[in-house]
Amino acid sequence: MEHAATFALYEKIFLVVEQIPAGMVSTYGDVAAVVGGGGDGRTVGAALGALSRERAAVVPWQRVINREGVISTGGMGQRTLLEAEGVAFDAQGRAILARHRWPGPAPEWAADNGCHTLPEREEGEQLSLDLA
DNA sequence: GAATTGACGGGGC
DNA sequence: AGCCCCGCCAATT
Repeated sequence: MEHAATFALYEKIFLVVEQIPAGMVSTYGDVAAVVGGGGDGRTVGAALGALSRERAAVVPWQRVINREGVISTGGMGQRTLLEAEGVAFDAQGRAILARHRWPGPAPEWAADNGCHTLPEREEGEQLSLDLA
């Protein structure tokens, strides 16, 4: 069996992803930053890819995309799932991160679960500029 | 145990 | 904005 440490890391990643509310999205890098523990964006991708079908029904994996707002899985109906939750995409097929990006967990939750919060973003001001 | 691959990101140009 | 290169971590061969 795999090492317990790796198993715990994956479980922690799943726990964080479950905190992303419907209608919002996050990036692999952001999730990794919240989880901490040495993992990075690729680690998050590996964890989500390892989700069993049953687990995928519980963990909202579709809400995690790359830093450009682009769907990495393509063809798994991820975009359709997100649009059903209210996430808007531009003409280039990128989710509008300025409007739907998850700001990270509440400081209280993070401290209570051994996770980190995300640094302040100040680029969410252009949220009503895109019409494309 | 080395090499390869991939649901990634940052920085430079 | 785009494009390219490099570092990063985990799984697989």
